[in-house]
Amino acid sequence: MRLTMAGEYAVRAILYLSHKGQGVLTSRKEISEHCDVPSQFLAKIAQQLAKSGFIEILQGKSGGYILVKQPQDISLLDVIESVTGEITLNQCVVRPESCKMSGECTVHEIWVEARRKLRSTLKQATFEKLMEKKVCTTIKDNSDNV
Amino acid sequence: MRLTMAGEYAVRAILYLSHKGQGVLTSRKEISEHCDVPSQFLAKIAQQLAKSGFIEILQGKSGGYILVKQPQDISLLDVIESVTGEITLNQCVVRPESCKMSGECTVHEIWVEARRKLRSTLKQATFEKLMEKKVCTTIKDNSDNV
DNA sequence: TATTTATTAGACTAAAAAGGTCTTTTTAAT
DNA sequence: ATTAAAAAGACCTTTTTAGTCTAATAAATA
Ligand code: SF4
Ligand code: SF4
Repeated sequence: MRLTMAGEYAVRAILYLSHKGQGVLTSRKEISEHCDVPSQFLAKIAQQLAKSGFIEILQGKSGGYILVKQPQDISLLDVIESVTGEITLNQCVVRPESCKMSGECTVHEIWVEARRKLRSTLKQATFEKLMEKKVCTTIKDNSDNV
Repeated sequence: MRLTMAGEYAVRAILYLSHKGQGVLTSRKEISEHCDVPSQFLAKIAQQLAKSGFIEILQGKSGGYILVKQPQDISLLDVIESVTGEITLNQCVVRPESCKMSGECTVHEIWVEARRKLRSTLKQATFEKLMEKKVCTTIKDNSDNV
């Protein structure tokens, strides 16, 4: 029961872009190096983030990524579910028809509630709040970092 | 981010045994059929449940499983983590050394908190509480069930 | 305009995890 | 001794994860 690397990397990238500010162009290479994310893998993840409308991708020489939403309008939940799919905890929560007991199952109800709480916690964590401390801007040891 | 089938099956089995009551011997076949769990797979899961001290396994003809703990002393969390390992949500939560930012990462703190809440919810759900409705005793349509 | 450098899109791959099954051995009731 | 149930562990298939590679495209610049 854990987040995938793709999800973790997506969060790092969006947080890095949040620090840069909305509308600022940042190269994939820069994000990749500072956030310790494999560059090509980031390219795949970025495509999904673009589809979901978090970033815009600029092609060509001196291309890169631009945050299009405001950090306060993006939550941890949004980013994670964008790349890993909905957090379900148990399949019967989103597909009650997958288990014939779901209608009268107390365990089912626990899962529904646990999922609601978890998603709520992650939904309340906006990237504006997450920026309070500097994070992922110096994942690599850049002692000469400005 | 979801429970494995092994985890789900373990919960069904323990709940079934809870309905039978502590100390009552039940064959693997019976649990397997009523809870819709592959019999051989249940055998593997049961071994782990026995190691963790939830059940006792009786071998030989007319062998089976016996719940050794009281339902009120077993939580959903206990059973799930017994077969799937600790719920971590993000690896940095249990292994802060896996990411050098963990010490000053706001995202890390969200994960720690989210995990604490999730585990708490599952810890509070004891099998005594879960027995309130009849569950998993009739997963298969046994209209002639006593 | 040609070159260079950046990204895209999708095929491809290796490794791990999930979800079981099969076989042999052991155990205990009859 | 026979029979039926579980143990233990090897084995297997499929899915997911975590990427990489390559060809095509796009844009800045020499
Ligand atoms: S038994 Fe209950 S918790 Fe398990 S899959 Fe069915 S409805 Fe969900
Ligand atoms: S960046 Fe933060 S949340 Fe992500 S792995 Fe590191 S400490 Fe954990």
